[in-house]
Amino acid sequence: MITMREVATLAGVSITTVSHVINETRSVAPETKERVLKAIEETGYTGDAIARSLVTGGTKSLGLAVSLVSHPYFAELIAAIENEATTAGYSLVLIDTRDTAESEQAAVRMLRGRRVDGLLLTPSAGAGGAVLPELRRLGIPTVLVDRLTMSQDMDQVGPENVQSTSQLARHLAELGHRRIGMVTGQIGLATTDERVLGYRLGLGRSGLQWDEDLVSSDGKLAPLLDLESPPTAVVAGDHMVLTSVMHEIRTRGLRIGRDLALVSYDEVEWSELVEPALTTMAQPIEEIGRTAVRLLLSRITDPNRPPETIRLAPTLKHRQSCGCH
Amino acid sequence: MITMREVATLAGVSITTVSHVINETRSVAPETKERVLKAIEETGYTGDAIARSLVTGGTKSLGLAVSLVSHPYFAELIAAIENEATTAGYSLVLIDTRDTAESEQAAVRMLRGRRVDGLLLTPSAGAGGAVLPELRRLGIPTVLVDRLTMSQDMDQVGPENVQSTSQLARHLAELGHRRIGMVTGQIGLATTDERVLGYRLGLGRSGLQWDEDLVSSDGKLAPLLDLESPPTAVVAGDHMVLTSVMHEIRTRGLRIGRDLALVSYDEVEWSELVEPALTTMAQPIEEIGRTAVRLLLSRITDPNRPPETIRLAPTLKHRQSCGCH
DNA sequence: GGTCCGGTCGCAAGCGATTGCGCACAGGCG
DNA sequence: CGCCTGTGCGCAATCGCTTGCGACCGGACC
Repeated sequence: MITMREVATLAGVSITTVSHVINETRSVAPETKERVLKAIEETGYTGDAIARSLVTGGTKSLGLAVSLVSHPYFAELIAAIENEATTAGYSLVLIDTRDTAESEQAAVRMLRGRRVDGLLLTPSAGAGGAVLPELRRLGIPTVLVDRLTMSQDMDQVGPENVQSTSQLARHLAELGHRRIGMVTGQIGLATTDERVLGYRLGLGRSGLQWDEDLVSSDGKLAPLLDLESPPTAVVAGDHMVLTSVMHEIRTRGLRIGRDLALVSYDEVEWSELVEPALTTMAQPIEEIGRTAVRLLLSRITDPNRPPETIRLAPTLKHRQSCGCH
Repeated sequence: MITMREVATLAGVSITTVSHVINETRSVAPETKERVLKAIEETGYTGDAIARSLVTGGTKSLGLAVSLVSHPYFAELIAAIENEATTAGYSLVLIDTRDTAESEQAAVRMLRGRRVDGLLLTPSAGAGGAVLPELRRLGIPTVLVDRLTMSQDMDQVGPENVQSTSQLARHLAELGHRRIGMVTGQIGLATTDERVLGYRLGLGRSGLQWDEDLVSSDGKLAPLLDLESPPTAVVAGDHMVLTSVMHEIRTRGLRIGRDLALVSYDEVEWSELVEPALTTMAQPIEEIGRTAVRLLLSRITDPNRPPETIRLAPTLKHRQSCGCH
């Protein structure tokens, strides 16, 4: 490995000067600077982030602890985060929380050990119990992404779930549906809870009764369809649920939009490739990712800033699966 | 931050002993060990990977430089890689190569600076020119993933493209199609080139002529459809191309499987959700990821092992878009 | 009783960078 | 000609940990 010492020797200066040239942290005579730069060039010196971190305390890296199961949605989110982080000169350490409290704990510990400057986390259902308090106690700059907590004592960025889901439900009601079902995502996640809430809200605003039987929380549509008086319209709680629901519909040979109206949270790349095209609520993923990183960086800079909760509005992609033309 | 020194003080021993207890690198009296362990527990000591790395030389981390645009395919690949790496006690530093030679160069440099123990890379079209030689010269343990190079002087893992694409083309030919087109992925990528080769091979084996006009290399189906005598069947070169092709088909109101037979490389989550269901060639993504990490770890252990090239066979998901029932 | 030896542990030298402090030299001023 | 002020640079401590070397101690053996 090329060290600063070798560069210094080659340039005929001390490592102090080399360091200052590299970091531009004190003025160096133009001619000296030139020599150092040339020496760096010749040796192909890259610097040692490890050694630097040891003394500066910072690592210029962010930990990204997400649940990798979220599939395509996740891919976009990561891409957005990576982009913003790289632009700001930070690198990303990625780790899967596997959506269990223990893995999540381990993941965060590992990230701490790696001395990341900050943490982006999609908290698991059990995070509120162990991980979050620990992070708060240790004062580790953290931003919650996508899934938010009710307590507003941490920075967090995610989609606005209540109003948007309400909007989906109301749209179905306005089309005349009286029995509107919902297939929810994983129970316990803030995201799911909020969307269920939004669904109820939407029903209420439309003057409809909330009927417990019309909500399926295991991600399956079948139970609803098997009801004595099944729903005529359904809201899918997220992307994963949507594919499951679509499969069930296909298996039963139902015609979407006619036999059963369907709207879903989360836009998918195949929304317009199925017949009829899907009406979805598209999350501003890109923006969520960008905002999360910015929030984190600003927290790193100013640890005492009061925590912010940012909700970004999704946009309705109105197509035909709801029964409209 | 809790340091080893604090733990040592609390336990009434030297940091040397604490270190040895933690790493189990020399025998320590049971009673002493007990005290140290307790002190670690009490302080919540996590260790400092940075400091450790500085002295040991290794970082227990792998660099993952991929092109994040590859979307869902990419998500699965990363998940597989992350899983295997974490299991082996390594963490992942993720960075986007943006599929340009310069970004890729920068990404790799940055990873080098971070002192990752090894590198997983999906080489861009221009990688052979700059990045790969540099990596080879510096002797940095590297494994190429997904996109392979012709020269077999580096470890690499990817799908078998030629035979499998040939199989797709032949299947169409066996169904009676005489004019079989192909919409390819990005030209210049090894993956694309190999699949085109496979397509030609398939045609040849089926006694069909290779017709340049029947190959569209800008990812669009339209040019083929606008031909005087358009193809009656089409092979989509990858996942991205597939969605583009599907959109075009949908726009034109063509009936897949009847007006135009369609087969595609890459399995997608919505293969069975469109009508008719898609016949695809599914890559063993999970296995590719796992194998890549294993190969990398073994290279880190033994830098002098001769390079290996591993091709994993994809599996045909035979459905109805090809015209079969 | 002296020597040897196995079992336990601590000292201190790094790893490669950053950075406070201080020295050397030169020019300007009285 | 002495003094002061800048400018340009180097010395050495430090970050938290690993590890070669050696100190110390009690029991076994001759």
